[in-house]
Amino acid sequence: MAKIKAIRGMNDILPEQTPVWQYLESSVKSVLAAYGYSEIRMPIVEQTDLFKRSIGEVTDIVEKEMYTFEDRNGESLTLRPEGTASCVRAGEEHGLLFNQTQRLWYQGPMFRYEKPQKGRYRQFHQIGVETFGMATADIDAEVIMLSARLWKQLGILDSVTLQLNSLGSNEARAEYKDALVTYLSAHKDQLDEDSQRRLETNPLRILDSKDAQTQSLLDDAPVLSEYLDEESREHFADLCEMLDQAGIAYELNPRLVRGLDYYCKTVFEWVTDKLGAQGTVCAGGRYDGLVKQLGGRPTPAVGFAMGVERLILLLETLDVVPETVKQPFDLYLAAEQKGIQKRLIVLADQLRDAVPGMRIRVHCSGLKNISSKARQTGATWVMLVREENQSLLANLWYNSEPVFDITEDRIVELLLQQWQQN
RNA sequence: GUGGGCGUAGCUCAGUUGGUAGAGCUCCGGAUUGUGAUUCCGGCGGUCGUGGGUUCAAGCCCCAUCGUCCACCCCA
Repeated sequence: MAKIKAIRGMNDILPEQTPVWQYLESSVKSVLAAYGYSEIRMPIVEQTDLFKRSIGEVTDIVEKEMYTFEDRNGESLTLRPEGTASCVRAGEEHGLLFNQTQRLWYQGPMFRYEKPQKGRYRQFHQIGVETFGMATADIDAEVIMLSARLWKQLGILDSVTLQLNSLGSNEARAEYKDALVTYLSAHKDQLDEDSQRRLETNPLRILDSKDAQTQSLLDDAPVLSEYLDEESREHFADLCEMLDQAGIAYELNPRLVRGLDYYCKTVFEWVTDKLGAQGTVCAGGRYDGLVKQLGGRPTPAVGFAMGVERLILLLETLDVVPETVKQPFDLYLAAEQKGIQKRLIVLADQLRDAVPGMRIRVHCSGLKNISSKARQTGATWVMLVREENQSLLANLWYNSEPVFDITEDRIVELLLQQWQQN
């Protein structure tokens, strides 16, 4: 019989990996707490129309990457491919967006039917930040500063660069889009195959094509910044000024655009060159039109999402995960002989009472090479216990300095003393 | 969806011009040892991804298929 395996592109996160995930998650939470953001949790499944109306009907995500199915009532449902649409839906549905400001964040799995490769999976995880009700550039600056603070705390700030651009108002962007299409259509034969297709579907994406000839053609193309409306221009200047004053370095990238339709004005990406092709580790921008587009009142909004798998890859590539993160317990308590498992498991529980906070793992079987096993786990203390004349005797190692023949009545006392000294 | 690399023990990999499988680590057992580390001996463990084909004979050659990795594409 064939073994059942995990779905392609959907990965188990194994015990060896989970401490790194927890480390990243707790770092993110502490930074978000410092900015007063609140967590929101949304369902993983939504009505298909939510994503069609928000992400854009003609984007690749909606056209060929969504996990869409009918439930038993015949209603079309979709596994969320991103979090912003759900967040807006939830906020709107519960009156969180009406005449007030919100600073929200969420985390969880997202699903896209793509061909897996490094840093790209069919089930992947994002931590997203969304703000609502704030129209001025200070909130754009805040979420970027927040992300920069996180990179600094994680020790990866030197390995990521901030790319920045403004798409202008929806009207300005549409005007520019027409101008770009007009220009490129005249030179259609010089475009690469993919960009010719994008001319019909998503012209702005041609701007970040990797094809050299296409890029040189773009050198003479209309420039987005010249089409910006006055308000967007000021908004962007304000943002740059605040980032300058906060000491956050950025690169202006006039060809930076987003794959999702709902962005306007500010767009940004944190990019690294350490991860190969999937170098965008965090991306977002302003989406003032989305709330209205989904049936709410016009509400300004700014948000971004980070790719958890990519950040973890980066942390590991740079080797900046603190050693202490991978230390699952403090005391490795092992039997030196067979037959004392019962006494050992009770002793361990007494220790947990006496030394609160000490993380203790008991090892009752497989008595060979216990010490090396304990060392591999990174435990601070190793205690081997044996029975002589009905009472327990223990040997204790702490940073390789052994104490031999500890009598039963002294075991708890000695460990408590060691624990407090440490 | 397109292109390329790779699938041999739990892990990392050898395997010659085709002749019915090997090492290291891990695991288990033993010897030694007041660290039980080190060292030494032994053992468990594989339909060679799967299914066809060529051949007297396939881990090796051919076809298909699945998985995986990388790039395109897409995007966090």
